[in-house]
Amino acid sequence: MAKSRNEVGASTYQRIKRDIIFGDLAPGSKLKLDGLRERYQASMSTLRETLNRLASEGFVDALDQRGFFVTPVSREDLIEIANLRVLLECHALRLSVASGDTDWEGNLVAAHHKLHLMEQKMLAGDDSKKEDWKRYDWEFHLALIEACGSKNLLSLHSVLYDKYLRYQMLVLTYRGEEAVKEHRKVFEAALARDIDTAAETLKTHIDKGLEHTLAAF
Amino acid sequence: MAKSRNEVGASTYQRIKRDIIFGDLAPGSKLKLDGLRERYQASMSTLRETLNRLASEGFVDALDQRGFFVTPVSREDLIEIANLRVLLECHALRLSVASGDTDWEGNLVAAHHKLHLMEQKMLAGDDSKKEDWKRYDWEFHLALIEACGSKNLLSLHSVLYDKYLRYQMLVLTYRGEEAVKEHRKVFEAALARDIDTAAETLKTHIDKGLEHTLAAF
DNA sequence: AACACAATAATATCTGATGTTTTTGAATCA
DNA sequence: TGATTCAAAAACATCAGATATTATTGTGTT
Repeated sequence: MAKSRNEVGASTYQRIKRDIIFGDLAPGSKLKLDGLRERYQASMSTLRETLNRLASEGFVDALDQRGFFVTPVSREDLIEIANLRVLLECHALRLSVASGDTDWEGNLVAAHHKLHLMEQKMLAGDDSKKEDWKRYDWEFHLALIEACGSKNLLSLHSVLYDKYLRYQMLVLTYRGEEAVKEHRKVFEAALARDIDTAAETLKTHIDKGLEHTLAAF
Repeated sequence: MAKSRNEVGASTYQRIKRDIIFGDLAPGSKLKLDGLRERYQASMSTLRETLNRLASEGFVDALDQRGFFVTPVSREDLIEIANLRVLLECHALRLSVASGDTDWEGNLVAAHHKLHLMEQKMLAGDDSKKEDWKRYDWEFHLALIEACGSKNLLSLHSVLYDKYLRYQMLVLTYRGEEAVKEHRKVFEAALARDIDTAAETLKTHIDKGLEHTLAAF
């Protein structure tokens, strides 16, 4: 009766995390263990392991003897997250552009191309594929910094990206044309190995995103 | 029979983390659940929750269907950790020095004083209180950046500090006189609100520590 | 409206059971 | 000897259920 192969644990983790990021589990809401048991078809043990992991990443708050809550959102937190993303992602981008090889370039071209296609659809009004867009945006930003040479840095960045993404998903509005241009500019500067322009444009990209998200918050 | 109040969970977490940082649980070693059950007097449920948390922080590796291992150490990882610490801690220091108030100053003076006393003992040959020294060093570095205004930044830094500390504990040797001087220089620059000097000295402090640790690795 | 207090619900922990996967160790074969 | 195979043993991931403790809720009283 007991499924193994870490199926339950891994999938529960991913689904809960996804539901938090996409707002299906509202910020601040209580995560009752019995409720989660039904919703995710997992046992209490597995759920508590998952929630502990998410708590340590900062997506869930664990209050002593009062259980688990989806981490609340706030303007200050959003600002902190965006600033940290600028700090880490720009730093990683500089390292990556400085030492990326041919494979890195190829992967980056592919990622930007796919993102660009998706952005055209979004601009044309197809708002249905938020989840796909998220994936392409993520893959592009990852491709930019992937050659930074620091697994630890990539891992920290990944968590920050997801936290930032939750705020973007909360406000629901797409920034559009402007963001597309910024993506292209970072992309071209990175390919041209123009480190300063790439890093500055990336900073602008994140800062503008922050403004946009803050305005709608 | 079942203790509650989150006593078991919290204490188990702290003890295992401490044992990893201080090398009582060797890098790469297997964390057998039955063994841990005896050693830490906790049930499998609690242990798995704890290990998941530590895995997500990077102190433990969770291998699918093969259990938990103390995260291995490597030169590359040490270098990455040190570089990230420089990036985050110097950034935080700049923010903190720029906006620290009187309480911040007072706390910093106290932290440096206590650290200095402990350093004198260490220099005099009393090598027995590594754990105390660790606490005072931590409190000093925390006091420096505590006014940075970003909880997220402080939280990321705390994990990095502990990871870096494990490497320091592994090589067992104290850098001595030189580190004491660097501490004092950062301290004085911070109090004088000389942001650039403070940040540069802190960078030197961490870089020198890295060299020292790498040499003995 | 504020308070006390019992009833209810939820949590943290532990034990023990089950099916799977990994590891071990011995026997076999090249 | 060294490599291979395969069954036994060990360890893991998951689940269900029990207990003690703590939080929440609702009701009645002042």
